[in-house]
Amino acid sequence: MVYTVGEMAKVLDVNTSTLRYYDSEGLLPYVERSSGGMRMFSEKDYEALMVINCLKKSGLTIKEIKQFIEMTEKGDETIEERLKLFENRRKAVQKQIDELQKTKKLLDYKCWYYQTANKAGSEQYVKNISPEKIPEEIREAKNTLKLKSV
Amino acid sequence: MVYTVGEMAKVLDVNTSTLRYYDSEGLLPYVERSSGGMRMFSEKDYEALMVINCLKKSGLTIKEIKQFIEMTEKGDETIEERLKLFENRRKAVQKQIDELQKTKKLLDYKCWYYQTANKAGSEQYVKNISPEKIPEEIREAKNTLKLKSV
DNA sequence: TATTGACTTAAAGTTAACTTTAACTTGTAT
DNA sequence: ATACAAGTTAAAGTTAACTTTAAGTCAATA
Repeated sequence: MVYTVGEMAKVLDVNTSTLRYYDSEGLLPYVERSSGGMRMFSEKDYEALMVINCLKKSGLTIKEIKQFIEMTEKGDETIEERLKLFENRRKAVQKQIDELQKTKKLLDYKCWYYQTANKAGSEQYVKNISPEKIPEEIREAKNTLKLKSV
Repeated sequence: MVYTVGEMAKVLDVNTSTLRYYDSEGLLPYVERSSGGMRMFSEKDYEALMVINCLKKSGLTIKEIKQFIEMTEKGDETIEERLKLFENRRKAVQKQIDELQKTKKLLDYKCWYYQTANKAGSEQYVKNISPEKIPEEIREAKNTLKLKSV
């Protein structure tokens, strides 16, 4: 199964120009060309793009991804280096998840805050609530974040 | 307790210019000034910056955060709107977390892949492993992602 | 075979979120 | 009183990751 740039772009839900940009940046060294010069994406290119996307989501820049692609081109001598890269990316993603979970805690608090304000019809009402009347898990979030008046 | 722009920047671990930029974009309407024109950040401004940071991490742009600040300035009539905003942000953050967990699955697979290649000394070895010899949870990740050759 | 939609490259343009610079003022420590 | 670190504004500069444009070529269909 081969894909044109337009077909591949549709599958991945990106702009065709994004794929050409990746190619021009050296991220897609294995994409073949038709006799007329058109890109022909294979199943392997699709899978490479999945990995590129994964590395991007993990926080790597295009340049850093290019360096990874260059490692794969060097073959077995870079296996350990690549292993370390992926282990670091895994750590980085776990960190991102932890950060987002903290962010969510504050959002939980804010949702409770505005739900309560909404029921009472005034923000002042929530601000005046005595701490012991705030639900346990909400109070906890508030304290963790050291919020007093927000 | 009041802070100069430099002190506040240190506490939040950001550049002073970032705080001035936020101010110039209308994100900090409550920051007072000394008689000489210097910004004096209060505890409330610190907490507002925590919320700004939270909204930023949830995926809002500076412009969108400004709109939220404008809502708070309008008072009680915008409580419901603000409640909806925070509920949407909470959903968005949960979505981000889910996405990152998928990303992590692929990284788990890649770590296993390169650990195995590293032990064997060759990538070809891992590519040739028959599916039933791949650990259950790793195989699962691989199939979910429809990877064959990566 | 002619049309037309999808492809090609190179180069310029876009956007958000800062960051830097320049010229000047404030406030604190000796 | 004076030095000087830290503050002020307005405006220009930076960066990454695309996206658009222009001018032309390829390939599938009527």
